[in-house]
Amino acid sequence: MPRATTPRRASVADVARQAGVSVGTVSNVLNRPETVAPATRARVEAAIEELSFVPNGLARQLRAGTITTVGAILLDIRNPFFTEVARGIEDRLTAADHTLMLASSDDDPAREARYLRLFEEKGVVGLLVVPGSLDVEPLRAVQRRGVRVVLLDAASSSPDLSSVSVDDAAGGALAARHLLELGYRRLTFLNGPHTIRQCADRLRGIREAVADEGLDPDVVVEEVRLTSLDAGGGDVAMGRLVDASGGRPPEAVLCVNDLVAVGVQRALRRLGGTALLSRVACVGYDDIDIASELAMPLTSVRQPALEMGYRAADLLLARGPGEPAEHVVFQPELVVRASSLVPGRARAGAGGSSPTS
Amino acid sequence: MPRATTPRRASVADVARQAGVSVGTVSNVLNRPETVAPATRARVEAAIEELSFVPNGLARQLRAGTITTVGAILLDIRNPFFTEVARGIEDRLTAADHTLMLASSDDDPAREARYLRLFEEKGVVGLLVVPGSLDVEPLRAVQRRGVRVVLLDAASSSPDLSSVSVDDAAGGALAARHLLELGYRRLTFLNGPHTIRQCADRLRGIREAVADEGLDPDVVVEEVRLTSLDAGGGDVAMGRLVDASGGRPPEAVLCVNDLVAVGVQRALRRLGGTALLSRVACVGYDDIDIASELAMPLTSVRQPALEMGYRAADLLLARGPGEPAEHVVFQPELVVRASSLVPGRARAGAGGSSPTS
DNA sequence: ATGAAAGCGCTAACAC
DNA sequence: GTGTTAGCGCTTTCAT
Repeated sequence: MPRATTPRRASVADVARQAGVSVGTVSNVLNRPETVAPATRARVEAAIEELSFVPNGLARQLRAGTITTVGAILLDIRNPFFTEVARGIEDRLTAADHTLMLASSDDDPAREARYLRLFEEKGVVGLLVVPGSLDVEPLRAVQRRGVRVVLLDAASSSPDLSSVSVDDAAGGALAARHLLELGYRRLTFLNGPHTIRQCADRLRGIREAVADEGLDPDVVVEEVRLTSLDAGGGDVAMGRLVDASGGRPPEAVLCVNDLVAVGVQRALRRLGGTALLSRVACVGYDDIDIASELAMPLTSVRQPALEMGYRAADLLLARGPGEPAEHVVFQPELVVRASSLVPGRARAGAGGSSPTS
Repeated sequence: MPRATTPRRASVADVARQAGVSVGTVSNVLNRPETVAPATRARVEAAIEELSFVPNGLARQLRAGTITTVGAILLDIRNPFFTEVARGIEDRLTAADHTLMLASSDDDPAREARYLRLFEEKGVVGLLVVPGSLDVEPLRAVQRRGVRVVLLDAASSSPDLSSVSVDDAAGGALAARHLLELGYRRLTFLNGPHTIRQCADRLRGIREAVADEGLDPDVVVEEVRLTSLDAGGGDVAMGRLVDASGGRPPEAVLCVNDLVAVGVQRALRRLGGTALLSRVACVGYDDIDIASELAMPLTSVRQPALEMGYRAADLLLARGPGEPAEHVVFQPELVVRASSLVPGRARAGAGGSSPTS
């Protein structure tokens, strides 16, 4: 195991010796240069240069206790939605002269726990996390120890944790209503594990929209649980569905995110060419940048990724240790494109009234 | 400025007091549990639980000097190519029980410098960086101070810095030769700043391929310098080109990455619909996941992103402080799709002989 | 098996 | 203006 012992680096003591001053003076040059006589300051700076001295941030932080680093734990760094969120976070943080360190949990609770601990040990001032598992207890524990925590893309189950999220039930309902209005009476939902709250909520929204229409969700909605929420996962799942259907694949598919939808399209094209692809109505989620650029432009539920990140960082920065938690909820929006509009199908209008939830 | 003073957390001393033992024993429970009598160990563990004590990683590292954190500074976290690289890094690191902290420089030298320093101060064992500016001197300085550095996606200009890269000149040549074989005698290259080595090299490769064909690069190759290397940048640049051309847009376009190519397609479609879009031959770079899924499937130069990240992390972990630098160079590969094959154009075969460089 | 004490590199009083 | 010194939270000899 290639652990490493940091080699000996120059320290304030070395610099002090080299410059013929005391460590206190070196520290002053570093932190309050104006209090040091120009001549000595010059000597110290020369010594710093000479030894290529870089202050040890750990020691400094250990002593001074001031920090400007924020950690973020995202679900999947390869999902453009999350990188867009990260960008929003960075924008806000940079404006406040803080810096962001990123990690990707891949919905693996062990990884999430590891990064949680790592960031806490590294002494971040706060943590932005998109929780994969439902268990927020470790997060509350971290917060109790003085690390500011903001939940991202997850309405906080425990109200003492601040959060920024999108109304996922509304989003699911938006997507379902769209397909129902187009006349579909059987909806296949390619979902993720219900331990991810977004997944559970979107399903709920879908079922509610169906019920609102006077239909029986148990009959109308078929849920398929994927384990990997990316193009590969969508591809495999759709492949199985087509195989199992004896040539009659689902007519209308809802996907828990756009990556999965891309996979669905890939599978359809592979198995039945453009003919098959254009015969199934498909709705994605997130409205990632390239959704409109696809061979089959993707109808999708838009979430304001950038704003979400920005706002989350905002909450984190604004929040003093003892203050009450805040919750920001954005509303999703349906963007209709070709993928849901099968040629020859009646079209009843794309929009929709306001959501139930 | 919402800097923060870390609130008081439980320390080993607190735990020791609570358990009625000495700090040394607490430390032993933490690091060498087997040397502690079961009874006392239980008491200490209870106290840890009680106080919800989390060891301060900074202090630990300060004292012990062992670290398992690696930092990576990428150019653009929104570019799927880089996130794929990051994934490769993580895979390798996780296998070695190390953890990755990510940052995105956005080709801003100031940001790059900031993160460089931040990571060094936080005491990472090593740094993987995709350098934006050409100046590697700061990186060499960091390395001299004992932080292992591996350059990513950039053949090291200074040979004492290990590196993992792809032969970018070869990649540029591959793309150019493809278009030349299709009969184009005017190539427009949407490039980035030459301070990014990849950009300079790809241009060089393109020019060499043109020269090899007995043509004059100065006549054949037109370079357009973008500042933002994403879809937005490509869109704007192509828009300008079409505007300026008086209705005769470039026939053959090379893009410095796939995101730019997506932008190009977007602009073409907006300005002249599918007709215009299918009239210009376009080649991207990176072969990102969705390249094949686009409305106009993208011909692209493939780089083995995942392997690159994996290999880079490998180098970092393997490298002892004093050992000589290593350089790994991957070869790119051309993936031909519809975007470069304008209907009605003669096609001379897609492949190509081995590159010049 | 456990405790006492030194020290990692730095900052912040406080003295001179 | 500059030096001295205590101590941040932890690990690690070295005694006991």
